[in-house]
Amino acid sequence: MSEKEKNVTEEAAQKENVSRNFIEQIIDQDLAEGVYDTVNTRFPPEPNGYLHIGHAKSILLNSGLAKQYGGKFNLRFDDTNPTKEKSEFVESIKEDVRWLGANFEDRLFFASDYFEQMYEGAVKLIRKGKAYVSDLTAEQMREYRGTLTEPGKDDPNRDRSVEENLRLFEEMKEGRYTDGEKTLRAKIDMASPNINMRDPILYRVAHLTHHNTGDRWCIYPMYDYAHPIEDAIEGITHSICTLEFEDHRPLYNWVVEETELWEKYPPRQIEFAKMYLTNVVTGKRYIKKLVEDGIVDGWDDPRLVSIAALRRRGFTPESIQLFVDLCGVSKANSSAEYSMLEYCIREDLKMKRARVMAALDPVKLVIDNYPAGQVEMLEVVNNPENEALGKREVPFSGELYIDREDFMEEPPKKYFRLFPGNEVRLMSAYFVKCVGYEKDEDGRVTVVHCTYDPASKGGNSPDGRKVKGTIHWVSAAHAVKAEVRLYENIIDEEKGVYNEDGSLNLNPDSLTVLKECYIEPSVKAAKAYDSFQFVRQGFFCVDCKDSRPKGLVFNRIVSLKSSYVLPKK
RNA sequence: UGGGCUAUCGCCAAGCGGUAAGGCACAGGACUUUGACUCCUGCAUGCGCUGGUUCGAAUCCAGCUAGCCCAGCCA
Repeated sequence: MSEKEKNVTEEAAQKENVSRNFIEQIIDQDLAEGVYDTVNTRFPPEPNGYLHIGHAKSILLNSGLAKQYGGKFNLRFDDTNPTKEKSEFVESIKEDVRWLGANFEDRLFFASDYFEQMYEGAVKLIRKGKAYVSDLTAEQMREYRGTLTEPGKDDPNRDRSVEENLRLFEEMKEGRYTDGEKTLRAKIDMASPNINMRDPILYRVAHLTHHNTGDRWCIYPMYDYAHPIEDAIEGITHSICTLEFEDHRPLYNWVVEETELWEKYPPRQIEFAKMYLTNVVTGKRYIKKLVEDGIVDGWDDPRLVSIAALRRRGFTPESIQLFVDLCGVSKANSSAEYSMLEYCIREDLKMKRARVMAALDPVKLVIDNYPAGQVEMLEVVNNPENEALGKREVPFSGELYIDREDFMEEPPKKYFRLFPGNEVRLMSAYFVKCVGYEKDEDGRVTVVHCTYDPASKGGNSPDGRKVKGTIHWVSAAHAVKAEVRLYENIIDEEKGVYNEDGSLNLNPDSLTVLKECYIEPSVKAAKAYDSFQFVRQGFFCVDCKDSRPKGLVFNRIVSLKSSYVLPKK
């Protein structure tokens, strides 16, 4: 067997090993049985808020399935209730879906564009004797519905004639009734153990201006009636939604069958479990309060997990795709740990980004024997694991900044950074040996003095001498001064998300702003969303809101892992 | 006390009657011009519980238990 053939079989074997999730299994079977000959999916958000990481799973699952099976993926706004919807949200949702890489091409739809067909469908139901106009008030409706354990009672208007229903429904549409005065109900079964089947409301009267249809309508379809029709009209094959709609499936199917609005095939609803992240805030009310209280600076504050926040923080679409893939799809309620997301962004960025040096908590390091005024340009590899990223020149001089953590007057055991008498490597530069230090009256170290070994240029000594520590540095005279924001979880993880009174358990130290950081000059021209690895520290991204060419602001996306913990002072 | 769904490692998750994949996390070790990365190693005699069927059960059956969802003119 040739090397190539071997690779091919190995690849095939690997593919077989990748198990299919339960939705793929259903689709495979549908395709095999000829129920469908393609796979069309959709992401159907109501434009009433911003998308968050939980939505990413649905978006990527739906678009991924269509792509995988060679079908179409639609973005459709489920805008059937004007009280909650705004154009502002359709714009942000479009942007987020695009950014995630879910390709809906030109298939951007609105449920409200189908209002006419939905209306006709309702007329058809009335004619078939499957729907009737009800005079019940909301309160009466509740009473007639029964409870979880008791069956409901028939609506007094349940047996109205087709003619009367037709006339009344027409009048509803014409605006002859006030909000709540009349509804159109499906005639199914008031005794059904499934409450959704107890003559659900199909249409309500609401004199409201719709973001898309304006004042054209004063009756609006309910989700349970509208959604199956939307799917049918668009030729959706697999209508994927979350678990709480499982009980609605019989009604979904009822509407599909009774309205007969599908062309090639009736859509099929499949439910999966939402994905949650542990110790994260997604509730609209809570985020609104955080914004109002000034604890976060908006819906895209990097400590939040809205798509906009993740983007601003420096997460990539690829990292979120990876996360979704890693989490899998099932019907078991679950909550992923944040460490999984962190793994994904590190994994995505580690090969793609330049690794540069930055002193976030700077302390001056003076090389006593370095020729005064001399500056050397050192050639440094951008990413040792990815040669394609090339090289850059970094200025080196006798006056540098290093991170405060990299020097200790009295080091504990196993500390192999700088301390009096110890020699370390300045990454990509020289070996330096600590010969002294200065402190201010508060006992705070102000300057570390070293001597360097000119023979160790590049970071190795020709005599084979080894050092245990390698630290990063920036040339004081050349460094770019920047602000760096460090983030921790906004929730106090020890205590969980909520207090007993329902308020959020906030971590008071979720944001640390470092105003005076020094970064090597190669980042000088960095633009919004550009990201880097700051060597030995983490991945950082230029803030899209607050960064300026003359005043760069970086967000820490994620720290690097570390198996060394600095002892507490 | 109605109906629907779920239960496999700390967290996700395969498994579909033939003797518990994988990833994250974690812990050791090797390597190291990032205490990173990478690479090794370890990590469920056990699949919510109890019975049953079977040569054989996480998988089938019965009965329990626990959790989630449903009584909007929200989606």
